[in-house]
Amino acid sequence: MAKQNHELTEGEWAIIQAVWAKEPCAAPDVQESLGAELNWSHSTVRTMMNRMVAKGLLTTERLRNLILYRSSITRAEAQSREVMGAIKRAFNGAMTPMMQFLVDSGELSSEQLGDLEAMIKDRKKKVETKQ
Amino acid sequence: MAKQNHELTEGEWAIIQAVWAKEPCAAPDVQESLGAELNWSHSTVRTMMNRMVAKGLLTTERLRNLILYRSSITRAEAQSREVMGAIKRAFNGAMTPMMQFLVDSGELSSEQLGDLEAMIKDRKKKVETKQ
DNA sequence: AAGAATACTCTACAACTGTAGAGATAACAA
DNA sequence: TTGTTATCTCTACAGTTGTAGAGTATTCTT
Repeated sequence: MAKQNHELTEGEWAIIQAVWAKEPCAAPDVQESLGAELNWSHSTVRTMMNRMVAKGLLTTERLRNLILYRSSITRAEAQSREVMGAIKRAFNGAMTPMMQFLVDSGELSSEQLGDLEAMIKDRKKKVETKQ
Repeated sequence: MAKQNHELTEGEWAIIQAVWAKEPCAAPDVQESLGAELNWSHSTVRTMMNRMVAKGLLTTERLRNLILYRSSITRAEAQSREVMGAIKRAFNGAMTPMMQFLVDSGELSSEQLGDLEAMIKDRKKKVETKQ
């Protein structure tokens, strides 16, 4: 029934990415996956994961003494929450100013701008033919 | 000395926007400004603002029994933190995939896409002539 | 100078997040 | 069967965020 649509925290992102990668998987798998970057103890991972179940981000299935976890939101959904949250907070909910900001941020190379332009052309076609 | 570069929380956004709007201003001004949306008590506002001073988001100047607050980061800086944080968490730090996501999100109308295209052309010119 | 109004301080608390030790269970190996 | 290993549970704690009551200080008014 996952009622909330909050963004994921940094820790939750780390975990759910590991889950997406090996789903369905057990907590020790996740711990191991994370081992590279973070170095959380088994109980830290477990605690986080159980809280995520409570929040509706993951689901569990019990097989004897093994608990399998699965994601219950897609990567796209999580990305959407993240981006929309940022837009809401920092740009009063308006998408174009955020795009403007990104374009002008100076972080994009000429090539990247070109790619982006192509994406937009593409998208425009789709939007126009659909309506 | 503001060491941290964290994103602002929802509450901090609300406050700093009020500050940006009337800077320099006193806490009761901010409280009043917020009154519309939020309905925080004077002490809530004060607590948040003082914490923001500690974090280096605001600065203060004391005039007799009056404390004036000023922002110490610009809107663009705050937006940048917000957006870069989202990119880091949700898109592994890569900007173009995030743009892609936005373009494909279906939230942009044909006109908006057109505008965006124009922005990009513009930006491309600048980038190319500069290098 | 007394009272009223305004501005500020201190302390506290609950929820959430990152963190993990210590103990309980179950399963397998010898 | 007993030790070992892998898995899971419980409880706890500190830091951050949103929240504010109650008290102190300062200033203005009459």
